[in-house]
Amino acid sequence: MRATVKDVARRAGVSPKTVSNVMNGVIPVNESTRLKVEQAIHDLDYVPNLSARGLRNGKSGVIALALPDLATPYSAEIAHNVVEAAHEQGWSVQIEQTGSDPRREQDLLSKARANLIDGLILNPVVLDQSSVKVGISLPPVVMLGEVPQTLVDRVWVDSVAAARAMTLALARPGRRRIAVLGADAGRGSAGAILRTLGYQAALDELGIDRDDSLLIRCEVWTPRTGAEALDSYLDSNPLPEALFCFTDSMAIGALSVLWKRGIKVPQDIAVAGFDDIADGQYAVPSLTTVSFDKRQIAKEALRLLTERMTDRSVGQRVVAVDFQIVERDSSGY
Amino acid sequence: MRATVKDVARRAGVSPKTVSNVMNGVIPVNESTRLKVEQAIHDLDYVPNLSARGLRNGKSGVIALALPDLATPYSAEIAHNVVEAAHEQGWSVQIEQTGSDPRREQDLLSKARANLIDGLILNPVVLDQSSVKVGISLPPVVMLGEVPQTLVDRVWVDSVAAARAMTLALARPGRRRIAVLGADAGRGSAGAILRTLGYQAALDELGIDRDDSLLIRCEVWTPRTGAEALDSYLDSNPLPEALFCFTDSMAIGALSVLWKRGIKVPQDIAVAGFDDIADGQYAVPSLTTVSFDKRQIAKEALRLLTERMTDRSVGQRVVAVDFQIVERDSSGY
DNA sequence: GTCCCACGTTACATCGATGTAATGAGTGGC
DNA sequence: GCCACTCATTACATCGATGTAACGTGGGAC
Repeated sequence: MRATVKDVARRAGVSPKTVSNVMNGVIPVNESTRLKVEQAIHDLDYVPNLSARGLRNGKSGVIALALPDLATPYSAEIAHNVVEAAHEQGWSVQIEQTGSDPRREQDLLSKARANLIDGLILNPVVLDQSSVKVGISLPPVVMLGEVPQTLVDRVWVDSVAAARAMTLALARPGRRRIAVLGADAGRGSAGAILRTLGYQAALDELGIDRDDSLLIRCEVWTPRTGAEALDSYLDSNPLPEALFCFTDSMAIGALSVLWKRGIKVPQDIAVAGFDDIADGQYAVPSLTTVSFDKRQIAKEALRLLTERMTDRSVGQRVVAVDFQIVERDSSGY
Repeated sequence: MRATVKDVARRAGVSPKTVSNVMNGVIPVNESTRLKVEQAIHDLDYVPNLSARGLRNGKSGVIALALPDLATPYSAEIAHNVVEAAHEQGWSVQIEQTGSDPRREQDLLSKARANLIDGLILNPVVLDQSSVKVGISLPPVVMLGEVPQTLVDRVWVDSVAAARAMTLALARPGRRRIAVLGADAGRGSAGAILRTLGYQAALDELGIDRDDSLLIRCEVWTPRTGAEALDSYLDSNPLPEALFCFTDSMAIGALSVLWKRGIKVPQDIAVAGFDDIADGQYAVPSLTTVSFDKRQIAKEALRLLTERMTDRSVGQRVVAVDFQIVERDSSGY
């Protein structure tokens, strides 16, 4: 049977509350009694029951991280950094996959309300803001990414600026026919729309006419879907001079297709991605990409969460994380 | 303020326990009172407090999944499948990263004992079996992978057989100088040792002399470390005919190095991996690998965990998951 | 020597849900 | 019409940790 505060108290010859005081350290305890208690804790191999503590304190020490799909490198890297950063602050992280199933988000929110979760970091896919009504009884929520939300705290990378910068970089050696892979196919994905805006802004600056036939639409951003979209595009369209993929994952799929078709990267076409996932560095050829500090994203998200826990009344806060263009072989001259 | 059973009970004109009975459904409740209670629950937007329930029941509905590093594709895919499978059974998953820090495993175990966790799925790296003493007061534990453990339930892929099969496949077209990447560098990694055993068994069957200079040692199994190990190996050794990487991650690093050196895969050297991570399919060239069903691993692990929760007395159980050799372009003729 | 105060410690109530044992209402048998 | 008996429902105690307020004990001031 597990030891409880009572057992420890009995063994140390004090009251349960004193044991609690020793553990939490806010209420001063005499040195000699503290030692007795610590000895007893050690002897009995006592570990406090977190459910009981959670019930009493109204805090569980657990936050939830909701991602579309853990198996994708981007989500995985975010998860890695959030778990890491959370651990440093003494939080545990519960992971949920929302996938494309809206019921998942519901489950999540009710669990959040059920007090097992002190806060929620949410990386929505196509968040029709409907699903998350930041109600009164919800714990603090921080969103990651580009979300058309004016209520919840948010950490993001300025996609418009990043896409613009990448497009300019791809155009620098005189390339003019720059295609994008991952354009919105009607679902209204915020990410797709913003990146396209940045791309078009760059074209405008460069005096290049927009050409909608260079927008390769692709709903889901995975290597497979990216590869398929590019493959069928190339069946009926001439080869562009450059290809700006809206994620590294799609870029990896694209590289695979190009290689299979015998098209040389970067000689025949320059390729770039977005996200700077670890594998991009080891792609063949190594992938030019938009990079940003995922650890910083994680830290900022946690900071916002923590702050919101102590003060729920402040207005929406939005943190933008810097990006930079990393040029590797796939866009070389 | 959050509604509690009491509030619901008051509003429905019944006792708290009846509300509880309605929710849990084990004790029969009259249809008419059930309706009243359900109405009240809905009206008050009541959500049960999981901490309280956890305290009372001694179960939290949360299991922990401990992985070395979430950012690696292999871990990420395992995590994806475990979270998915757990969700189907109504569990939530708390993720912990053990990294190489043994204190992490300690933290983990004490949290497990602290009752916030009903069970633990552990994917150890170099588990010196010391750290996990499956003590009396620990919740059920299931280990993933090749672990020299005779106490804990385990789900694994037969690495020896898989490595043997892959080596045979690489040798089929008459290749004899087959190198491995990821051999143990002295840390005693169980995975490295077992895969090497399988490789050597195949060589023996084929009548190929073992050649230790074909064992490329590499402690950490990432693209970077794999690439570095191979790169420096090639500086001072002739090119083998085939390269069997002990993980797909290392293989991706290896492909990158080979490409940079202008060595053609598979014409100059065949390359194979292990794990069948999603990106391997889109590697350039696509990666031959040892594949196994990660969803099955997740399901088996959960099954063992669940069974062990109801009956803690059965002996160690070990579940082997089938593998198969998937030949793609990187080992083509 | 009396009074007061500060400090450490204690008893008790509390967080919310649920198992236990007792209560009450209703049914059927004789 | 009485008893036995089922079935739904209730009051109460309980899980373990901790906040609250009361309590005792010591030292210092007068």
